[in-house]
Amino acid sequence: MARRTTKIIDPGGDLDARKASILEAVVAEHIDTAQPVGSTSVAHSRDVSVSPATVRSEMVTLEREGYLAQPHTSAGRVPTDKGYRYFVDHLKSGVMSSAQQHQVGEFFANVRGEVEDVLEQTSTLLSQLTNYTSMVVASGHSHATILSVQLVSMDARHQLLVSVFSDGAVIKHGVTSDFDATYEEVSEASRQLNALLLATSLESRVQVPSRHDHVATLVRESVSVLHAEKPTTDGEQVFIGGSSHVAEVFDGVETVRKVLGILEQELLVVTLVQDILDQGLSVAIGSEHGYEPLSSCAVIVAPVSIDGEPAGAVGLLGPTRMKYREALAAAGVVSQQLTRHFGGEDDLA
Amino acid sequence: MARRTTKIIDPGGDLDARKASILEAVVAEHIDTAQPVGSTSVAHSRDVSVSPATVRSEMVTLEREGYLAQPHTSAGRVPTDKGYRYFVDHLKSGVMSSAQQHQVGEFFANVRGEVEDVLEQTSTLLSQLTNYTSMVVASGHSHATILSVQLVSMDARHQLLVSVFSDGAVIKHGVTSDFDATYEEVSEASRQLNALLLATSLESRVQVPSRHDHVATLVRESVSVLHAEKPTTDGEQVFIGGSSHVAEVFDGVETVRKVLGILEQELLVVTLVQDILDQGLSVAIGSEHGYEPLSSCAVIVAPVSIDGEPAGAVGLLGPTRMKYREALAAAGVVSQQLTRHFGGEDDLA
DNA sequence: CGTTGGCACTCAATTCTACCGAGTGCCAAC
DNA sequence: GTTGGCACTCGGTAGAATTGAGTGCCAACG
Repeated sequence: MARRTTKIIDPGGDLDARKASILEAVVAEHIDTAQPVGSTSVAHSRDVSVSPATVRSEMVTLEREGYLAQPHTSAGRVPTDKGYRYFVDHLKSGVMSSAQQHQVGEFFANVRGEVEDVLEQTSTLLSQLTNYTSMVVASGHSHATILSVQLVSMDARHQLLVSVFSDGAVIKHGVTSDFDATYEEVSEASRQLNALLLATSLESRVQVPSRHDHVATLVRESVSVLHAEKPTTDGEQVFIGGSSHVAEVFDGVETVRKVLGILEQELLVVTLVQDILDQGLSVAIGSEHGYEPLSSCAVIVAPVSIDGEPAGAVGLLGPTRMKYREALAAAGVVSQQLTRHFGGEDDLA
Repeated sequence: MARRTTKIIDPGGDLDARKASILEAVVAEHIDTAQPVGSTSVAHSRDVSVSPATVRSEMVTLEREGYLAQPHTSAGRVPTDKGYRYFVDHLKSGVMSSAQQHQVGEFFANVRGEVEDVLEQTSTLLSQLTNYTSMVVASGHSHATILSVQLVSMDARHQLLVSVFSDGAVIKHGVTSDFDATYEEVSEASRQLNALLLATSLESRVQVPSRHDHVATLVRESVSVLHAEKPTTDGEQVFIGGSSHVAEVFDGVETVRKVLGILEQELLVVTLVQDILDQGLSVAIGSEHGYEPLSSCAVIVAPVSIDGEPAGAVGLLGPTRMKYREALAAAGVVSQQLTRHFGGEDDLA
C-alpha cells in the first residue's frame, strides 16, 4: 500500500516496538493538538506503559535518529517529515465513518451529467469529506482515437473544428482562412477530414493534401491546428475543490499565499500529482515531492483507472500534520468509487 | 462613469470643498497605510491648507454624517463604506502606468487560441496588473442559435450529442439508450436532429417525433437532454485569477476563508457580478452588494460587449481599502480591449 | 542493567506595570 | 471662523517578574 520512497536510506530498518509506540503516540497527539508533545502525555497514552523518564530517554534517541525534533530546549517534541513517514508507513488502514460512507454512496448513486461535471463535483465531495483541499486530475486523451471531426462554418472566413474522441472528450479549435470559403467547400473539407483522421490518435502522423485550392487549405489548416494541441499539455484537466480550506489549515499568511499560488497553476498540480504517482507513493510528505513552496504540506494521491488503464487520480492537500488515516481512507474510497463509476454501467465513458 | 446606487439617500447632497478635500485625504492615506489617519497628517497633505485643529472639527462633522469612523477614542479616523463611496464617486479617472499599458497591449497583440483560453489568460493578466483577485465572466449562450448538432456513437447504447452554437460555444451531452442502436439509426437521428434544431435557440420549443422506433427515441432523448441545459445556469463561464492575492490583501484567517469560500462557488460569483452591473454600478463597496461574507470587500466590475450586445464582464475583488484609481483603470482598459478583441478582426467569435 | 522518581534547570508564554505618544476634544485668543 | 495651547485618553510597546510545561541528569531500586 504505502511504500517508502527510494530516496530515504532507512538506516537501521524498523524501530523496536517501544520506540515505535512512542513515535506513534507523539505523531498522533501532535496531529491532534498542533502542539509539541511532552513525555508525560506520551507515557499516559495507551500502547505506552513506561514512565515519563523512560519515554524521555527514548525520545532523545528518536531525535538523534531524525524522527523527532525539538522546537527549542525545554519544549516537547514534534515529528519530522521522517517521523510522519514512519507513521504513515505503519498506519493500519482506517475506515470511514458510516455516515461518510453513506454520503459517498449517496453521491455516486445520484451523480449524473458529463464526465467533467462528475469530476468537478467529486472534488467538492472529497474536500467536504476531509476538510482539506482536493484535486481531481483526469489524464489527457493523447492516445484516444478520433471518432468524428466536423468543420462548422461560423462565417465566410471563420470555421470551427469540432473533434470527438473515443474517451468522450470533445474539443474545438478555431480555423481562420484568408479567403471566403463557400458552404460546399467547408462541407467537403469536413468530409475529407473525417476520412483522414477517423480512428487516428493525436500522435499519429497523417498525410495532408498539398494542393492549393480552398478545400485542401482548409484541411491542412485544420489538421495542423488539431495536432498543435499536444505540446501544451496532454489535455489533462484538473478540478480543485475546497481551496478555502487552505486558509484554515495552514497558519501564516505567507504559507497560505504560496500554496494558493501553486494551486492556481493547473499544470503544476498535474505534474505534482503525476510525480508522486510515478514515485509509487500514495503520500508525499514535506519535501518528498521536491516542491519547495509545499514543504509544509502533505499530499495524498490515489490513482483512478478506467478499464484497467490509468485515467487520472484524486488527491488531497493538507498540512504535514494532516489526519492521514481519515484522509487516506477518503481518497481511497473515492478513487475506488470513481473507478467503478466509470467502469460499470454509466451514461457516458 | 461611477454612479451612486439608488439605495443611498445622499443626505445634504455634496460636501463643501473643504470637507471633500479632508475626506479625500483621509481615504487616500488610509488606503496607503492601512492605519487610522490623524488630523495632523491630513492638515499637511496638499489640497488641505488649514490647521490640524480645523481639520479635527471638520472630522467630527464628517463622522457625524457617517463618512468617517473612529476605531476608538484617541485614534485617528477611518473611512466608512459611505466615505469610500464618496471618494470613488468623485475620483477623476486615472490612467495606467505606461509600463502597464504596454503590458496590456503586448498581451492582446499576442493572445490566440479559443475564447475560453483568452478569457482565462485575461483573468491572470488582470490579477497581475492589480495584485487583486480577478473575475472574468462570459455570459451564457441561451439566445445563441444552433449551427450544427451531431450525434456520435460511442458504443451501441451510448451516444454523444455535440452541439455547436453561433457564438462559438460547443457543448456535449451524453445520450443513453436502452436498446442497441445501429450505426445507421444514429446517423439518421443525427440528420433529423439537424433538420429539427438548426437555427433554433435553446429557448425555442421544437416539435419532436412521437413515434416509438429507435430513431425517434434517440431524437427525443437528444432534444430533451439538450434543452435540459438551460435551467441550471445560462451557461455562463467564470474564470478566476490570482486567488492567492486574497491571502495577502485581507487580514484575518476567517475573512480569507470566507472570501475563498465565495470564490469557489462559480454561480455565486456570476450572480454577484451580474447584480452589481444591474444596479448600474461599477464599484460595490462593503455591504452595497448585499453579500454579508464580502462586507469587507470592494468589487469592481466593467462590462464587456460583443457587437453592442452585453457579453460578460471583468471584475476585481479587493479590500474596501483597495487602490480604486489603479484598479478601475485596469478593469476599464482590459474590458475595453476585450471588447475590441472580440469585436474586430479575430480568429473566432 | 534497564527503569524510575526526584530535582534542578531552561525557556517560551503570560501577566503586570510603567510609560510613551499619537491623537482627540475643548477652550480661550486672535 | 480659525488657530494654538492644553489636558486627557487609550492603544501599543518595552521590560521585569512570574508561571509552568518540559527537559536532562542522576541516584536508587528491582
